[in-house]
Amino acid sequence: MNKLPNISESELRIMRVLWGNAPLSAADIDEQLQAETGWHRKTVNTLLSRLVSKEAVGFEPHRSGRRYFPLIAQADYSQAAASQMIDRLFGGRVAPLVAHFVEEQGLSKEDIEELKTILGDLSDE
Amino acid sequence: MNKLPNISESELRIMRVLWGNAPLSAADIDEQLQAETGWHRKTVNTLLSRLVSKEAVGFEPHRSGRRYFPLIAQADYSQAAASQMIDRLFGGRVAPLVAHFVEEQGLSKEDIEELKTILGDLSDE
DNA sequence: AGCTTGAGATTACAGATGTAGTCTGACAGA
DNA sequence: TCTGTCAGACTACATCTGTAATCTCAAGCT
Repeated sequence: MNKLPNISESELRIMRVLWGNAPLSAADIDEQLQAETGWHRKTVNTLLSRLVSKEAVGFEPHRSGRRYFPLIAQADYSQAAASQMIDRLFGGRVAPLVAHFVEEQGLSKEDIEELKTILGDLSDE
Repeated sequence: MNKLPNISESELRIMRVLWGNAPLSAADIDEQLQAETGWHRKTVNTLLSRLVSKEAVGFEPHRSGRRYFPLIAQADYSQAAASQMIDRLFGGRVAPLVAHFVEEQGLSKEDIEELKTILGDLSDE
C-alpha cells in the first residue's frame, strides 16, 4: 500500500481543480484559480512542479505545453485526510464529530436524509 | 469572534495532554508524552513557548516553575478544525464524509447507535 | 559567599510552505 | 534567420515546523 503524499493547503487548491476537471494546462488551472486566489502564474507553476515531484500529479505533452492530471484519487485522499483528522481530534470515532457539527452549525435537510439512508442500509445487513 | 490560532501537529500533542488534565508543569507534560513521542524536554519547552505566544496556552507561577493550562477549549478547536476540513474536502457537508468513512472502515456499533440518536433528536424538532 | 541545578528564554538549523522572480530553450512571426 | 514570447526549470526568500542546544538567572546546597 503506497503511502499518499502530503499535500499542503495551497497544493490542495490545485488538486481540487484537477479533480473537478482534468487534464488541464497550467494556464487553464491558473485561470480557474484566479478568482479564488489571485495567484501569479508562476505560483501555480511552482505548485504544479511540487505536486509532480510528489507524484500526486502527472502530465502528458500537448501541443507546446502539457496537460496535467491527478495521480491520486480524490476519494482516497479525502478518506485518508478525514480519518487522520478524526483520529487526532475525535478519538477515531465519527459520531462525536457529527454531534459537534450538529450543535455548532446544524445539518442540512440533505445531510439528514442522506445520513438516515446510510444508517438504514447498515441496519439491513 | 476571535479567530482560533493555528496549531501544528506537534503542538496539538501538547494540547491534548493539557485538555486531558490541566494545569500541569512542563515536566509533567514531558513525562506524559515520553512514551508516545520520545521528545527531549527542550522540545516540549519550545512547543509550550510557541503555544503561549499564540495564546493557545496560559500559565500561572507555581513554586519554582509554572503550571500550564489550555486557553482554548478542545470543543472549539475540534469543531473549527473539523469544519475547515469538511469544507475543503467534502464541500461543507457532513454526510459525504460519513459515507466515505462507512465504505472504507465501517462504523462501530456505538457510532451507529449514537448517530441514530442524533438524527432521531433532530427529527423531533 | 560560591557552586550546582533546573526552569524558562533565546538561538539554531534543516525541511516544508507560500509566493514569486529569473533563466533557458523552442515556436511563431517579421 | 533574428526576435519576441511563453512554458517549464531553476532559484529566491521569508515564515512555519520539528527538534534541539546553549544561555541566564534564581533557589538550594555546602
